This record gives sequence, C-alpha cells and structure tokens, in this order.
Amino acid sequence: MQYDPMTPIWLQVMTDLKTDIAVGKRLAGEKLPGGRDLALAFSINPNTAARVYQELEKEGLCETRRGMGTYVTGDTDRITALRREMARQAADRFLHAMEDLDVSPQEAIRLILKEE
Amino acid sequence: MQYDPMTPIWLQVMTDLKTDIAVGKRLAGEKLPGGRDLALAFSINPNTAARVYQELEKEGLCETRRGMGTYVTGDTDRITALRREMARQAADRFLHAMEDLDVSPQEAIRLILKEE
DNA sequence: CATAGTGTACTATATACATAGTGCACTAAA
DNA sequence: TTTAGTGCACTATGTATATAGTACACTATG
Repeated sequence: MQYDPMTPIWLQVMTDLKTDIAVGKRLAGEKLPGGRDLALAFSINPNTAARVYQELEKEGLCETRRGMGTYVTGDTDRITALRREMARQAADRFLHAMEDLDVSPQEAIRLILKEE
Repeated sequence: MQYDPMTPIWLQVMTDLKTDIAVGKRLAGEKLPGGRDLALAFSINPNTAARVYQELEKEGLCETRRGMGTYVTGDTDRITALRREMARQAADRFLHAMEDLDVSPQEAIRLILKEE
C-alpha cells in the first residue's frame, strides 16, 4: 500500500479498514490484527496503528478490550449504514466537484461511464 | 471559506483558485490578488498565500513577475485542458471509491441522481 | 506460575504545516 | 525622486504527524 503524502497515514489506513468492514471483508465481531501486527501489515509505526484503532473506536466501528485485542463491532446495523454513508459521501464529493467545475449531471454521468 | 483540518490550507486555496481558472472565473492573463491581499481574502497567512502561488506556478497555471504580481497563464489551451483534467480526476476518484465499496456503475449513477 | 500476545503510556527525534513578524529588492506610477 | 504595491527571504513559535524505542499492565493459555 502506498500512501498519499498529503493525507495522514492513520487516516488512510483507517479508511482502508473501514472499507473492508463496510463490504464484509472484515466481519462483525471478527478479531482485527494486534497493533504490532497491523503496523507490520501496513508498514507503519505501532503508534500510528494504535491511532487507527482509537479513531475506529470513536466511530463505533470496533471495540478494544485491553489485553485481548481489537474486534470489529457486532452492530451489524452500524456496518450496513456505514457502507451507505461512505457511498453517499463519495457521491456528494463528486457532485460538489462537478458543480464547482460547471459540469452538468448529464456530462457527469458520461464521465463515470468513460464516454469522453 | 472554511478549511478541512485534514488537508493543508495552501492546497485547499490552490484548488479553489484552480477551479476558478478552469471555469473562467479568473481569465487567462488576468492579474491575481497580491500575496498580502490573497491572505486577507482567504483569511490565511501571507506566507501560506505565497506558497499557493508557488505551487500554481509549478503547474504552469500562473506566472509571477517580481514587483508586478502574479497573473493567470495566457496559455488558454492549458486552461481548457485543466478543466477536463480536474473533472476526469474527480470522476476517477469517485469510481475508485465505488469499486472499493462494491457499488455497481448502475447504482453509482443512481447515487449521483439522488435516487436513493 | 510463566509465557505470549495484547493495549497503553511514556520519552525523544524529525518533518511539515501554519502562524507572526521583519526587512529588502524590484516595478510602476504619481 | 518618492511612494505604493509587490515578490521574496529570513527568523521564530506552536501544532500535528510519524517515526523509534522502552516500559508496564492486562488477558488467556500452557
């Protein structure tokens, strides 16, 4: 995984894990890698890995139990909502950019269909 | 203008100016605000404003003449290409997000048409 | 109990970002 | 020539990020 130098690494790894959870690549209740293992897997510092889990927990997407590890939340409704939120957010960002660039919705659709 | 704390301010202001240039709100050859005025207009530090113009110049979107100020490039082809680039980039980012979230192109179109 | 795996809390260093402030050189115009 | 506007080059401070390294406490298991 290569990182965008303009975005905090913890945020990029967090987004990656969020996506995995949203699409079921990481299941509800599943144990996530330990902080040190996550650091190895993503080639980051253990401190940064800890930050990732802290932020995920703030959003109610995982639960940390001291001495045991970090687990994906068991709240399946939360996970279902997450995927909708992330898709909606991406769409809104795209629409906003199109608006700023004076690109019509029709032309925007043509863009995502690669009919350039 | 309010800033996203996760993104460098110079990049956000730069994107704002790029968009203005792309859609013709700032015309080719037009004089841009002086560094100190830009700082006032965007509520940023003059040093940060200078950074914005430096980065814009790196992308060939403006030209700086010492003692005179900074001007939008006269290269209209470059400006025309800019709008296409920015739109294409936004579309690609959106498509990539949809792919990660296992959202089909059809559903993606429904999202940007707000048919949820 | 001893151990491995784990989360957590520190110290320390380096870099980027954003701010504030000062000063100087260049350009055009009064 | 004087002035205003401008780009540019500094110093300095504070914060966030990311790294490295160390240490400690908790949990489950052998």
